Amino acid sequence: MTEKQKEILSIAMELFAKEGFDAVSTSRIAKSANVSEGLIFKHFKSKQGLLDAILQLGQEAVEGLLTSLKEEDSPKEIIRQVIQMPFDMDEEQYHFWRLLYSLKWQADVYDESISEPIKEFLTQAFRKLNYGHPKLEAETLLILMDGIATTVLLKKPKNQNRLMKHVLNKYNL
Amino acid sequence: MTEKQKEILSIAMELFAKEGFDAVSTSRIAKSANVSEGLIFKHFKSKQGLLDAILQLGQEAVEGLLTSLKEEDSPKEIIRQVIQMPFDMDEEQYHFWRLLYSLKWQADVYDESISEPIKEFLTQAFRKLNYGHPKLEAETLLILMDGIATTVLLKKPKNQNRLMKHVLNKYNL
DNA sequence: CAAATTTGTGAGTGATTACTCACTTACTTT
DNA sequence: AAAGTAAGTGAGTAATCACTCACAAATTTG
Repeated sequence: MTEKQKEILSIAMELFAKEGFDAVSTSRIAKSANVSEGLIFKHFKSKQGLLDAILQLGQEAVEGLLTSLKEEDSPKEIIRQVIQMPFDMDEEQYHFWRLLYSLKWQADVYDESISEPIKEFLTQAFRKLNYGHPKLEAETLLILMDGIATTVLLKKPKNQNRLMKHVLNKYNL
Repeated sequence: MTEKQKEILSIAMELFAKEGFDAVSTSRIAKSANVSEGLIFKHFKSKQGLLDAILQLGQEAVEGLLTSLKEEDSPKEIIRQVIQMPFDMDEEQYHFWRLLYSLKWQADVYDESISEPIKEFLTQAFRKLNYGHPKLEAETLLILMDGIATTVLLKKPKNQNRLMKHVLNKYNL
C-alpha cells in the first residue's frame, strides 16, 4: 500500500468519524490528504469503496482483539476484559469505532457480526459462574457496554475510571 | 398549523429518522409530502429550520413525559418507569427518538439536556433506597437505558419483554 | 365586497456533488 | 535501455443540492 493510499484512508476515517459519511465530500478528503481527487477513485473505485476499505481494516484489527479474548479461559477475566474494552482505545481505534457507531443509524447498514462472538464468550463465562440466565446476562452486559462506548465516544467523560470500577464492582470484579 | 405544514413535518421526521438528515434532500421531502419544494422554505426558512421545528415538537412531547415522572414520589416507581420508557414507544415517538439518536453522531450537535433532569430524579430515588453511590448508580442506569433504546430503535428485538423483566429484576422491581 | 395577508406553486439559480478521462510521472521487469 | 505497468494529476461532466422568486390561489380582515 502506497503512502498516499494510507494517507487517504487515515484522513477519510477521521473525517467520516467526526462529521459523518454523507457530510464529507471526496473533494475535501483529497484536499486534506494533499492528493488529487482522481486518485481516490483510482484506488478505491467509489466513495463507498473507500468506506468499505476503511471498515475492512478496522474489522481486521478487531479480530486481533478477539483472538486474545479467545485464549483467556478464566470467566472472571473474560468479563473484566470486556468491561474494560471501551475505556482503553488509542486514537485510531477511537476514530474507527466512532465511525462504526455513526453508521449504525444510516439506512439498513447495521451489522451485529462484530459483537456476536463476544456474546458467545460472555454467555459461557456467566454460565461457568452459575448465573441464572447466562445468555440474557451476556446480552444485558453487551448492551450496557454499547451505552458506555457511546458516552465515551461522544462525551469523553472525565470520571471514566470511577464509572469503570463501578461496573466492575457490579459483577464482583 | 396548516395540514400541509403538518404533512411536511411528519414526512420529514420519518425520512430523517430512517435515512439520516444529510441523506434526505428537500426535493424528496416535497415529493413525498405532495407539496412544492418552495413551500418547505416558505414555512421553515431552511432545511436546518425544518429540522429545528421537528426537534422542537419532540422536545415538547418529552417534557410532557417528564411532568408525569415529577409527580411520582415512590423511588421504586420512578426507577421502574425509567426502565420501562424505551419499551413502549408509539410510531411517532419511535421516529423522533431514532432521529435524535442519529443526530448525536453528527458533528458537535450532541445535547444531553433531555436526560439531565431524569438523572436528577434517579439520583434522588437511589438515595432514598440507600444505594452506596446514588449519582453513579443513576448515571450507570441511564447509560444502560441508552444502550437499550439503541437496540430497540435499531434492531426491534423479539424478546423485549424478557430483557425488560431481567433489568427490572436487577433493581429488585 | 375589496383590500390585504397568507398559503402555495414551479421554474429557475449558482454551488457542490461523485465520478471520468486523457494525460504525465515514477517505478518494475526483461 | 526499452517496454510495460502502476501511481498520480487536474480539468472536465452531468446530476443533484439547498434555496429564491415572481406569481397565482385561497383565506382573513376591514
